[in-house]
Amino acid sequence: MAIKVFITDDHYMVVEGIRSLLQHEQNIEWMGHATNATSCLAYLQQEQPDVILMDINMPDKSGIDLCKEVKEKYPSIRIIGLSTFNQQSFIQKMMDNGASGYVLKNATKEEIIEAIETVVSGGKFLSLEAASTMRENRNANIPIITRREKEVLLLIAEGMTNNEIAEKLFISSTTVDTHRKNLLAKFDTRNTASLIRLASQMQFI
Amino acid sequence: MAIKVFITDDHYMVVEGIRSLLQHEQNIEWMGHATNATSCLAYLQQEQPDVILMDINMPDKSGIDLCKEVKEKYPSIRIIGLSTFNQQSFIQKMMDNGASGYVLKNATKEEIIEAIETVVSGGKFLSLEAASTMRENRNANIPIITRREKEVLLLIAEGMTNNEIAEKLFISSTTVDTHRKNLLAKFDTRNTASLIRLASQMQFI
DNA sequence: GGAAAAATCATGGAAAAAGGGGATATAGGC
DNA sequence: GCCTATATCCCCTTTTTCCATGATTTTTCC
Repeated sequence: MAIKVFITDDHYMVVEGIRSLLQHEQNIEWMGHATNATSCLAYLQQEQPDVILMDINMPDKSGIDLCKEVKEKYPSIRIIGLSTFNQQSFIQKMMDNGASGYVLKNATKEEIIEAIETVVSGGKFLSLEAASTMRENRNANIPIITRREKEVLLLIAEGMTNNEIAEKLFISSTTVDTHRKNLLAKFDTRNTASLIRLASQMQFI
Repeated sequence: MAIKVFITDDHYMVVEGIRSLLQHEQNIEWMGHATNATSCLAYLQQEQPDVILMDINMPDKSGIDLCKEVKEKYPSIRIIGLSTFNQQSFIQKMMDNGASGYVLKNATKEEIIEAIETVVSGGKFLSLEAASTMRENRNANIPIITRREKEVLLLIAEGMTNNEIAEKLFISSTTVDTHRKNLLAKFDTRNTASLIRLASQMQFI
């Protein structure tokens, strides 16, 4: 029986590209596509594919959240993350949320088909490049920050001083200072500049 | 006579998608594709298309630089920028470097064809969304920074202090301070935190 | 060759952040 | 009820950045 494949990606060209790549495959059945998270969920209420190829960026919701939601409602559906970026933080989050694979948009036809077949048979699949990024950055892990720390981090990024942040949050500036020190420690940075750069790269900001 | 179209994009799926979209068009001739800047330039030495669809992100060179280079060598070729991002800074830079149009990767078949036809007849074409972004951000313009300022900016982002940067670049720390002040002024920011955030968002870092 | 832009250097003072100590209160999980 | 994580608060010192104001030398471009 052919593997039922559905795709959720807001980039029309990518959808068209994958459709064109897979349309002549005997053991793959093209189920259609959605261009946003909402219509993806709506489709799943009617029919369930075996595999969803899912972009990590969608207009209404991040693929990371959508992935979690789909896996909660339909645990048997395999999800393969699809992204332009070979960025460890995204890959990690997708896998944490139940994705079975991750391929980059520069993947070849063979790689996509292999990914689909692998996840259907219960395995995990990472693009060659994605896999090596994971290895490289295994130690460069993403810090876990608290709600308050994130709040302070955003205000720092907006250019506010400790005193201004303190006023805004109705707390003492020494408290803000403490949060700031904890942020520096968690991100393993020496000063504001590298803190903001890292936080920005890791999508905290 | 059919319009000769070439595409330079490192994302195989996008190339495949556009090929699939354009292959049945009567007045468009598919010339092929390159997956990086180097092979694009190599191809152009052999043959020149009328239009190049060019990704703004390439492994070896940014589309922004490649665009400039191609226009210098082959002024008659029209270039259409191709990007996932609807980011004003990219669009602006592509247009400054001689691009005739800019379409997002979620564009429809009709939009792409219209873009190609428009630029061939000498016009400019911006995706609907790209155009509105340009209008929105007309005032939020990207600062023009010098080579040295960019160098200093990157070192600041890495967490180095003025003294460390001074040592590294063999200049006085007061000079670094001056560059720093100019950066703050150009980005219209009050401190390092917002400078780095903005520079990061605008892809300087 | 001359104008403009970029890069260099400087002084002095105010403001802010970084680094190193602590301490208390409170909520949630086991 | 105890432990841990989180959030709150404080002091002191040193380092770094920010601000104002100025000037000289090199590059770049027309």
